[in-house]
Amino acid sequence: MNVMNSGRSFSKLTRLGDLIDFRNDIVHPKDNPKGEAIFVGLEHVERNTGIRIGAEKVDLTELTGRRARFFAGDIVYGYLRPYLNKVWTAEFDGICSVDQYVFITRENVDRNYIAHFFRSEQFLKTAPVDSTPGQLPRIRSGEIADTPIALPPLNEQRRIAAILDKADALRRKRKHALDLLDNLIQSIFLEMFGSPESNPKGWKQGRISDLLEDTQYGTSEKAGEKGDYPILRMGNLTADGRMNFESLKYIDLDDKDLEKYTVRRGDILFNRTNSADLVGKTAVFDRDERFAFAGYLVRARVKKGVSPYYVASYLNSRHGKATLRGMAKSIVGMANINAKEMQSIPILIPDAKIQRAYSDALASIEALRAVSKRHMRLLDSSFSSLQSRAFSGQL
DNA sequence: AGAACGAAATCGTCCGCGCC
DNA sequence: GGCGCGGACGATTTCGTTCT
Repeated sequence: MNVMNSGRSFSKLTRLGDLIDFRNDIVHPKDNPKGEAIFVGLEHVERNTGIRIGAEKVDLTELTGRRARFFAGDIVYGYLRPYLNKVWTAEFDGICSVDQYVFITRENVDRNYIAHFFRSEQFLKTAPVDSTPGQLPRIRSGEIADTPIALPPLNEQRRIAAILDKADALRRKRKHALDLLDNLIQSIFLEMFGSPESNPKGWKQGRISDLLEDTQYGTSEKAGEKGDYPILRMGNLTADGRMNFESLKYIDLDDKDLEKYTVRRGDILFNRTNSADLVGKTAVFDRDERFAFAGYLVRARVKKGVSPYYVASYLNSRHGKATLRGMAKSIVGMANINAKEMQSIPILIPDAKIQRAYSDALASIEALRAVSKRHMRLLDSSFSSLQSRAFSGQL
């Protein structure tokens, strides 16, 4: 049977269950396991990329619940909420949650090929997800085993997996480059202004209020899917001090409220209510379109000659974050910093000239970053097109 | 209008129960 | 009696409403 009618086609479709085995090696607390193990749970695997973002050393004698054992080279697949796409190839031996299946590939089956298949849209589309009440969708082992998969000869599998690996590696490299640019920005800040604690350059000391002309809370109107203006909410401020414009909602505004509840280029946005870690996220709005902003954000406009980027970078710096954390008032699991408190934060006031130089430096790095970002998006889209061709015999 | 607070949504761990 | 299934529960994050 041919899978595709164009390009190279595979000779047959197989059951996924014929290519892999479930390891099913459970650690039971009641068996009194001894020693230590590395735990890699769902929380330690990044969604979509499958990159391991952590691990935990655990004492097996203190284990209270069941765990699954995995060994280096196994495919560890999070079958709870499969749309999160958490597929990790183990780099070492350890244990994971029982909401992860551990797979071993059989003879003549390339494990990278299988791992890529688990990650592919084809798999997510074909494997039926059971809808247990309570928002806990899972793909069951039987469904996984019955999923059809095209299986070319081993060398073909390797070739396809290698192409996908290469494309994936490019994405990671690009991501790394982006991280380096972020570090660069922080170094430039320190280089130009010196550490805020020791003030080696002897700048004038002041408070944030000295630099601001005006602060304003956003609208508390409820936002919806439709409306005249897109509205910026907490999620549109990233933890590293940027804006993103994803998952926007919309709102209608009276003309008289336009000035009050919308931002313009160069405004600072400050997140006054969030969890203790995220409260105080700050970013500069740098577009020309009109956006409204929500009530848990504070809009701050700087005085003439002040760089909003300097202020935002200061609040986002390690020192700034520590200050914010110290002053946040925590209630019911969330922290607050109101506009007055934010303005009372001490800050150094460097010359306008050097603030401008900082803005300029930042702008040129951001330009580089934008190029990198665009490149990243291209890589992403070519990766997913490669992926879909890979499993339909077109690679 | 601004601040406080409650609720909802999301994610993931852990555990008990009943079935094969 | 082990394991799959289903869900209780806690932590985190976001959003909406109520109070002052």
